[in-house]
Amino acid sequence: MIITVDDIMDRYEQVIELAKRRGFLWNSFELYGGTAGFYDYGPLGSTLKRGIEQIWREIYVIQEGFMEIECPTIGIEEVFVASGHVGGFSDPLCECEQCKEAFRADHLIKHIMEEADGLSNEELDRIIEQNGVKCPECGGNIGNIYEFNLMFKTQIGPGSGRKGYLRPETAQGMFVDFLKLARYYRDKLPFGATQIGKSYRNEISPRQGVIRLREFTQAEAEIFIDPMVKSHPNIQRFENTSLNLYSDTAQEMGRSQIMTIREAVDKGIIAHEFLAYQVALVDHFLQRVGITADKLRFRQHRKDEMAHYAIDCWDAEVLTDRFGWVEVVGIADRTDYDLSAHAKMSKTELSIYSEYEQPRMVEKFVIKPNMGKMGPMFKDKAKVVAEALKALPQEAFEKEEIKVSVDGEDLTVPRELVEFVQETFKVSGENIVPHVIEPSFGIDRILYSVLEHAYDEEIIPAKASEGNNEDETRIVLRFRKEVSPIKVAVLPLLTRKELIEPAKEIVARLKDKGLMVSYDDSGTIGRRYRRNDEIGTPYCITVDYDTLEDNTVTVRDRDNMQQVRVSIDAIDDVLHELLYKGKEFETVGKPL
RNA sequence: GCGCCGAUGGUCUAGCGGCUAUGACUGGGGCCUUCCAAGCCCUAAACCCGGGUUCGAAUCCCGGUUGGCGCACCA
Repeated sequence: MIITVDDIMDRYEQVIELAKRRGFLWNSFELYGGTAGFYDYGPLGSTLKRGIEQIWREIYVIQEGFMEIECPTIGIEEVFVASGHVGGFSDPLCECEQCKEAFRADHLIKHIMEEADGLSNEELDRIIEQNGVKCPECGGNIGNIYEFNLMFKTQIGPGSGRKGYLRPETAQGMFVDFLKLARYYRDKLPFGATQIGKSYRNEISPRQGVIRLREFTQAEAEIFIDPMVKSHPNIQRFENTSLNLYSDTAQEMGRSQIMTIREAVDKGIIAHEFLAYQVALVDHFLQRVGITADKLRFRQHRKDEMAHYAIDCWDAEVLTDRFGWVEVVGIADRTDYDLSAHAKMSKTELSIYSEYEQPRMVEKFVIKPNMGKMGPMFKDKAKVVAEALKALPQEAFEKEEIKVSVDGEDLTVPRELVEFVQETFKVSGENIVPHVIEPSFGIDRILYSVLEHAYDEEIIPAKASEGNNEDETRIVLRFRKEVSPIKVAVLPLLTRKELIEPAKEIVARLKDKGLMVSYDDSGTIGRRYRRNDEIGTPYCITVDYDTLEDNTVTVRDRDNMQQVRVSIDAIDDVLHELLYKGKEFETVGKPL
């Protein structure tokens, strides 16, 4: 029996070990002992991350047309008061002194006070003490209340400057810039904006490596749509796409179902077509960066876990070896919650004028005081009397005499001084507050998932001819070529000047084409192939003595170790077709 | 934040109060080598931090940091 690393390490450990060793991920500040919740992306890690982000941009920014913006990572207090983060993110906690169970203080006194939200910690302490509130678990005494706030607080400017917070999500920037974005998009719904950047949450106890960080990268799109139009013009693109849906009812049954987008919309499982399109788009993105299809599902938020303002919310979840299903993307219909909240806070109308397809004719009861007669009768009061008349309800005009009260004075207006008619108006549109569809991506979690799903160990049987009977393990990161940090390695077969020189020429040529290319002449060729397998380099080019004869090189495929012979003159075209055009490996040259 | 368990070169590891700290792999330099971690020579590299106990601490004790797991938290 062969003992592989599988037997002693779980997949997470193997992946993280490789990631640290090869320069994908490093613990931050390790020189000083490290700090939980922070990771550095090493040379290969940040290249991989950029590749993933680039695909995201291609889909969301270029294809969907949601332009990218960049807002400060520090936000002022008002923004997060409006968003609910200041209130909702700062809960008063207290612990039982006996069993150490932690509770939210305001929850403990719910039965005493209905409205516990607005109370200060001192008041909460006092209420708990006066009412003799005990630990609901073990009956022990409740310790003093402390505040925990998941937002990092900072100060803007010197002294007692303005309060600021590191943003806990990138989304708010798009909401705050809503009017400017609307103008950029020339006041037409739907439109969207995106942002890729760092967000910060001061997690109480971050664990699980890169799955839960204190500083992390989000990619978010905020798509503003007409609340009355939740269809999607391009839905036919995904209609027949089958997704692994774990809906509210499916969760009750404990089993997800494979279903087409069309079916999910028709059966009302996904709230509406526009959201369904976004769910399918997330699926498209995740598979393109290399998430394994059968380790991906979309889980609907249960009614009780959904934010109160959301209509429907789906999480893309990825199956990982150690952590089980991990949420990597959330897709929510947040309705007009965010825009309305910011409108209220800023006292600015955040709406958009939406023109109807057809102008609508609206009937209205209109009061027209005859000012020519009102003037002589009411003199300087004529104007206020007229205003008062206009404010009266329709019934007031059904009587013989019309009574109005102006400045505490009751006046009687003869009927003939007022005309009232049903008039028909043309209304061509109205101000509406758009609804927001928000797909929100945790890039770090996606990157980890990509690493784990790409990780593979292959047993290479021992070669009897060489006398060793030890099987060996080949570790390969089977990245999608598009995301591989290094696209191609150029290797002289032997460390000899006459092979090194042409190899370096090839490196220079490929660099000119903008390819991320590496050069390696240390150790035997087999060792160098394995090194490149381990970091997921899709192709290796080897320069040998035949190269000097006929100007060809071998190209080796990472996944199956096969080789073809290709002319040097064609090498950049061949690589381009292999990497980006999906060309079959066997067709690009003569197999060896 | 609480509880339990761990921490030795880049990685894995030996060590059980008496070292100049073991070994392998990896890395670097060289020799050799005509395609999948071969061989030979040379070389670099570690006891998480701080206190204590002791003649003497990688080893025992305490505190911290950090990693894993469980509880809580995850808007």
